[in-house]
Amino acid sequence: MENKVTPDKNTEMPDLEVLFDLADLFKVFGDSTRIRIMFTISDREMSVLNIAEALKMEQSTISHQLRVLRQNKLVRVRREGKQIYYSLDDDHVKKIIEMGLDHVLE
Amino acid sequence: MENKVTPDKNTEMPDLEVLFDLADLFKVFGDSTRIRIMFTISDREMSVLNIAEALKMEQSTISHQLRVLRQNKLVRVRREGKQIYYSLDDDHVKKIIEMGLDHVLE
DNA sequence: TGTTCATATGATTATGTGTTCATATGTTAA
DNA sequence: TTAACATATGAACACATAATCATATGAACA
Repeated sequence: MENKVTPDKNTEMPDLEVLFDLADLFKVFGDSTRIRIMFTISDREMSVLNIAEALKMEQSTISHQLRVLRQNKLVRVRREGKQIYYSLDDDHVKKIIEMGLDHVLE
Repeated sequence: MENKVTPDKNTEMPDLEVLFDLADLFKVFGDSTRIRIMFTISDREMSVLNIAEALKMEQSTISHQLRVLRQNKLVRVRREGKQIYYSLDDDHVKKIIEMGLDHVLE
């Protein structure tokens, strides 16, 4: 059983700076447009325009949000000719979303 | 090995409403004051004043943020006389934070 | 080179949000 | 009851942020 009380393993408070980084990370997940983008590219990489079309949103809006995702290393970028393809950076990202989904759906 | 490509298990996009709820949930984690509160009460329940003292912040500020945590069912509340004790609602919360920490610390 | 297409970026605007101050609510004990 | 204490709440303000429009950058190809 995993859910028994564990008084030993006391979660020590990380440095303030780490806590700020942590909040900043979750802030990125805290926007529905970015969440939708992440779902959209979770299976396969997609170009900016394709994402915009899939979500029926402005190319500019998507581009702005992709930048946020990029800056936080949540997406991977690959250029091929004129288009730039985005995909999720690693399984980490998926796992964070899944954890959140669990909470929301329960 | 876990990290091989799995083209079958395509993460289906949940309903828009769920995605909004998901973003809203992460929004709650996206504030350093709330993150610090959650760390503060992760080991043991604490009263509002104690939390405020621990974080050297106004009682009012803590109270406002505790309300947000309450509304999102992330904390548990117990009254004992004049004081009200807060603790994390379940291990879920801890796990979400830990996932985030993993990403931040890597 | 000039044109077209895909993406990125800057400025603006509207909206959301965290903190503070002042005060209200509610509990305990005299 | 009243006083003292703990917590919650409302209003105000300062600040952050997402979407939009217009435009810039950069690649491909005639």
